[in-house]
Amino acid sequence: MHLARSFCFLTMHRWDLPPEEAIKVQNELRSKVDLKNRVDLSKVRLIAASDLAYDGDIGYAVILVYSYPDLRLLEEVSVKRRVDFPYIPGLLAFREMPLLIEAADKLKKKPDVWLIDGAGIAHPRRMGIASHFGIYVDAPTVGCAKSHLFGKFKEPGPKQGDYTYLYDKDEIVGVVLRTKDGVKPLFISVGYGISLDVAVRLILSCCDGYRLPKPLREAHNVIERIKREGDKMTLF
DNA sequence: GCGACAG
DNA sequence: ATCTTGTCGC
Repeated sequence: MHLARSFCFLTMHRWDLPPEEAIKVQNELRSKVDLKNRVDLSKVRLIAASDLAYDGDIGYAVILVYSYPDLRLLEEVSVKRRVDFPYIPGLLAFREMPLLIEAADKLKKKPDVWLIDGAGIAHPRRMGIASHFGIYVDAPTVGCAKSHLFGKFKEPGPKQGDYTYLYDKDEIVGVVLRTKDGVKPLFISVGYGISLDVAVRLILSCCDGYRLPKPLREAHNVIERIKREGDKMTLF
């Protein structure tokens, strides 16, 4: 893991780029997204999810690793670090990935699939944070956004499991998925190394009666607590 | 030119 | 994401 991080820091790119340069990087990374399905749901044993929270320019990130499909918490890592890149629609990875990378580096277990808050290829340049992070860790990722960023769609039916497709022109870039009866849908897209239908089945199998898949739900709860007790943590 | 715009 | 009171509904 440490070797992997050093390797990636040398080969990827810097994160403190001006927006115009960041967009160029995204366009260059576009060809590196693995769209082959590497995930056999019956072989998934470890599933990870992350979430971030902010206190001014201080950011916190947590990664939780769960067993699958029974969804028992197996590992938790968190980091605290100053964040300078602002939130810019389409450039979320440049704000959040340094935190995610640092947290991922502390992980002892190697997740089979990652659930990432935000978009995958349902992005203007097909390079949402889930895809960007997938390239970095070279592991399957699913983009799981709570609201819309990119793509045309029709509202899905009201029942749990109802869905419609997200389109860019004639191309399907994601699914608008009703994960719970009568609540706002989730915007699911392939991040890296997984097919859209497997991603959707995976998400649904993690939403035990709630709108958000359990790992993301609990990552959110944990990061809120960590931020409240942020004094007791050391900066990186 | 006018909206839309993950977290 | 964060700010931030009351309020509608199961």
